[in-house]
Amino acid sequence: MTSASVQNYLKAIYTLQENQETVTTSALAQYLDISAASATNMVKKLARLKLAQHSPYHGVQLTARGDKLALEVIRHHRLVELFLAETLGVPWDCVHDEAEKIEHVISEDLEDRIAAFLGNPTRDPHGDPIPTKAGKVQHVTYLSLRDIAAGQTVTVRRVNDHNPEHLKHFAKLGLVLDANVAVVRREPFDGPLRLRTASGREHVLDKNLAREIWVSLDGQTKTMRRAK
Amino acid sequence: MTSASVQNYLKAIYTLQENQETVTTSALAQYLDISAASATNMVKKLARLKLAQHSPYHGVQLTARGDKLALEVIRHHRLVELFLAETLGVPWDCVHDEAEKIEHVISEDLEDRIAAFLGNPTRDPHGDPIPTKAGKVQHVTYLSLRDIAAGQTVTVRRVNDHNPEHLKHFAKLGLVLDANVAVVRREPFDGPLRLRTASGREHVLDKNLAREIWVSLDGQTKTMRRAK
DNA sequence: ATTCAAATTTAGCCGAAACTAAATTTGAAA
DNA sequence: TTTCAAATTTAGTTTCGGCTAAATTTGAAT
Repeated sequence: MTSASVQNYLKAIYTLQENQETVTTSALAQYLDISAASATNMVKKLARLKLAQHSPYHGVQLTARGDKLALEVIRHHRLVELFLAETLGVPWDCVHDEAEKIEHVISEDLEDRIAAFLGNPTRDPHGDPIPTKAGKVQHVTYLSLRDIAAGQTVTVRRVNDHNPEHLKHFAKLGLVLDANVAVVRREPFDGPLRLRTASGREHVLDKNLAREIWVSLDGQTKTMRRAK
Repeated sequence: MTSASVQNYLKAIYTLQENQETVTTSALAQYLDISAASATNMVKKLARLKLAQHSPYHGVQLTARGDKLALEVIRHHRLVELFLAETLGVPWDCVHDEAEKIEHVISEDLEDRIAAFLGNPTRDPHGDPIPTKAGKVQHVTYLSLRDIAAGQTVTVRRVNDHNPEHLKHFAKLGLVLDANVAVVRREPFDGPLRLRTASGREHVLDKNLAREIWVSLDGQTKTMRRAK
């Protein structure tokens, strides 16, 4: 029905809309690494298809239909990511690019089979929520590791999957999903963080990288036990 | 590197070359359900890419490079078919269409993982050989069920996968891979066949459908045992 | 040898989706 | 209020892979 290109634009607009109400042409162009003119053209096409609303010179917004479609593509993407990681052991930093292509070519039937096979999961390998078939997303907001105070112990809940090199690095440091991490110290003048991971080893992490890692504070049980 | 279109043409030419040395433009056009003009254009492109040799007005032939590439695509296709059938239970008559799309988007790494996961199989769900990574195909010629004499007992070794409706029908009759089938009787004047399948039930099969099923005669052990 | 229908190729067009360069609009600063 | 740089859109091009219609080639039948 809709082309892979249209699907990619919908996904991009959806993603950018999570931060801003309305998405500018240039933001879209930058995100997809295409020219602004191309973005404008496609936005006009999406408007023609009633998948988005275009206010010339001011930005785009997905319509209800566009939103639904974007979520379907995202569901495909995240299910495929998890499937590749779980069944075939495709490494963390590779599943994204692989899924980026496969998401456009699987049938609804195959989607259903993958979801059933995985036990209808709700999170992909990077901790991103997998929308339901009906288009519901379980939104949870975590804290950025960048903002965690020294002394805190946290659990990794989500990792930004946009840069495979970063992902590979995180995996090497043991900063994987559900990992327990202690922020040992924060270097002065808003410097890098010192972390201790499950392995007991200490690592230094740049603050810009820390921004890509989302965590939850470790429960009171643990803190209280330590306090005693 | 090469587009999905180019890959499909290579696959088609390869397949048609199994019957004829050199493939005509119209055979290609008919097989791919496109116009003859489109076929000519692509054939010229393949020649430019050194993937095929074009003798204008007389036909195409794959070069060594074209052959290699075609086999890579076919390997992708058949591995994906088997993977979908084995791990996700995608039915016999659906795997082909699904694989037709996926074959173009999986990386070499994913191909390797799928092959390893399946234990480096040599046959797809329809009995077609899976080319090795090096491009070797294990060619085995079977007998067509259409040519089997009454009284013979045979084993299904390969089933033409080009028509999903036919495949669905075959599955319903129990004419699946490795099934044992007895040709009970052949109706006069080159008519349909009467078969008994594993279930013990008897079925009538049109001779044109029988042509799509390839079998091997059941071993002498069995025949001799019966003879005693 | 000629003819002619069928097969094939050529010529030219279309829609997608990218691009660059030029024109236009916007909105913040003067 | 005017100005002007940045953002956006428009105009026009390109590549890919289809298409139809017209021209050409082939080879079998006369």
